[in-house]
Amino acid sequence: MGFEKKMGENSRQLNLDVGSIFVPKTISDILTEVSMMHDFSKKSSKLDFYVHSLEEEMRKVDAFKRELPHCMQLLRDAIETLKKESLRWKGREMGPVMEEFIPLKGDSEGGGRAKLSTDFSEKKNWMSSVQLWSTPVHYENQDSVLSLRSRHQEEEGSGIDSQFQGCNNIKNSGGAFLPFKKAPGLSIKEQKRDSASAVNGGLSLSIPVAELELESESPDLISVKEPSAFLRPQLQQRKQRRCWSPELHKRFVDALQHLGGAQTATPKQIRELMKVDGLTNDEVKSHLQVEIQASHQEAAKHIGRDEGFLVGGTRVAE
DNA sequence: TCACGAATAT
DNA sequence: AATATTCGTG
Repeated sequence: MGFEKKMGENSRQLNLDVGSIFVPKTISDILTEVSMMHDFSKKSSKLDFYVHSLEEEMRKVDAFKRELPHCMQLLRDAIETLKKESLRWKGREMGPVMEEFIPLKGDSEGGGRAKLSTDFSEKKNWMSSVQLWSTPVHYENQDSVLSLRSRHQEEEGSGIDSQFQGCNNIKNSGGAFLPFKKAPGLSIKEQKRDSASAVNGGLSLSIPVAELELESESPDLISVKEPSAFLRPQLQQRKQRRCWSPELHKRFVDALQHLGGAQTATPKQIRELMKVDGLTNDEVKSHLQVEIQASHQEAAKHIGRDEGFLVGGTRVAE
């Protein structure tokens, strides 16, 4: 697993996906921002918002905790820091407008310096987009998220991009914490077909029964009509494609979860847990393989792809 | 022989 | 893109 190595000690930033926009922020930025809020009563709710966002990310990353142990740790630390800070402001009344200086944890370290210089221009954008994500994000509503994103991209391309200066990494970071893709095979069409042919307690293995016996007649008889059989007599006919209906896939995922993730689960265990009649180890194995690949890809997104792992986002450590 | 994961084929 | 098959290993 190359991921742990890639994670390395260099990855110190995580993307904070608040709604459809990636906001490059460091924990220090957040603390600074909150320290500048005059309304004390809102400080902790702001912090809670960040905590909530990060917790949501953590839930997503959790699926890859094996590949991204460091990532998890960073998130934990960040959440803890913000929670503590939030606690400090809990219950305080809105006080006189006394600017309070909060010593920032990572402020004295060199790591953040270069970045901070650009942060002020970024802050404006980030402020202007607050409205977008102060409302809960409904991840299932992919369309609106996507259209939001593309609208911004259009604006970017059409010259209003001064507004987006300094946010290039928004573009580049391409979805590190995007909501997971909808599981394949959930189209209405498929659901219809599935429910139509649903048997076996809602599960549909969807293997057409026809043609299963094609080769059954006298294997020793080499027929000219059956050139493929002649050319490769000992190769078995290709199996019917297993159709992984949504229901079937759900069972699969449940089994995976029960077994502790795609990394630890073994095809046989999964098949046994799924308790689906006629499902073979190989089929599960095959399915598991794409699952693992997907999780690797997903995990890879959580690691900075940019050189030096500066993916822009929340600096949660160092 | 079997189960497995990775690579490759369809 | 999704599934099946092959291949090398333990």
